Amino acid sequence: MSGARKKPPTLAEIYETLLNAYGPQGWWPLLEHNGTNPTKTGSITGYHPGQYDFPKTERQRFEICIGAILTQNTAWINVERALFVLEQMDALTPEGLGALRDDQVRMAIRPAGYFNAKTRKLRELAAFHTALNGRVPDREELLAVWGVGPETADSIRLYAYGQKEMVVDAYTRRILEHLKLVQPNSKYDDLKGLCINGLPEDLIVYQEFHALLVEHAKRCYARRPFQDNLLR
DNA sequence: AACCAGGACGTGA
DNA sequence: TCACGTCATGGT
Repeated sequence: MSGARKKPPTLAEIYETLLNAYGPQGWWPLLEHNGTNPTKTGSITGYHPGQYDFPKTERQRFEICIGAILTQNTAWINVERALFVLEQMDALTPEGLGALRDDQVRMAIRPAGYFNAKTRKLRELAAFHTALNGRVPDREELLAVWGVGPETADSIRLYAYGQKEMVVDAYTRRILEHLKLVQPNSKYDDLKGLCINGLPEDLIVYQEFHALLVEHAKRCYARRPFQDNLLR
């Protein structure tokens, strides 16, 4: 029937549908699984689908933390470029990063935009990471770091430290609003709570759910008017 | 050629 | 609390 509109799917149904459509994503993307200087948009070469034992090293853990900062309001392809340069400069560790001058960091992360602010954010993050001394940070202390907001804190917790922390981002909001599962202007914690309540409390589910929403949004929510033939 | 991209912070009501 | 301006490069 034309014009007929199904009831909005539940979060569990969204997860099932997206997983079935796109398969496991394998986040967080890592340079190790990328290899070359990234030039193409939509590159998913950094993913490691089906493998959930990442990060395998402290270096990878810190790379994820840096990526979480650099990707703030920024396309991932440009973050990859910045990460690639940092790697070439051996700056994907707190020590390596600390050995660079501000102007060197600015140049390295230039493709990721906001290079002045993000240089400071990386400094703050590196200091925090070092002070942690291997301990898993809780959410509150991450939020206390300058430059780390709710999404960045949750991303670091979920993907760098393997904690069951639900991540909400602009894509999550856009999709859930479009499906009328939340009102416009909902707060971060409201969206987060909705996702938590609608999904099994499972690390892999949390990691895949967010990654799947990003993949789906890149395909169907890139430009308005949004046309989501998969979920509605 | 606007518009958008896996936000967060500072400011003034 | 909250709306708004700011930060900046690169793709479409």
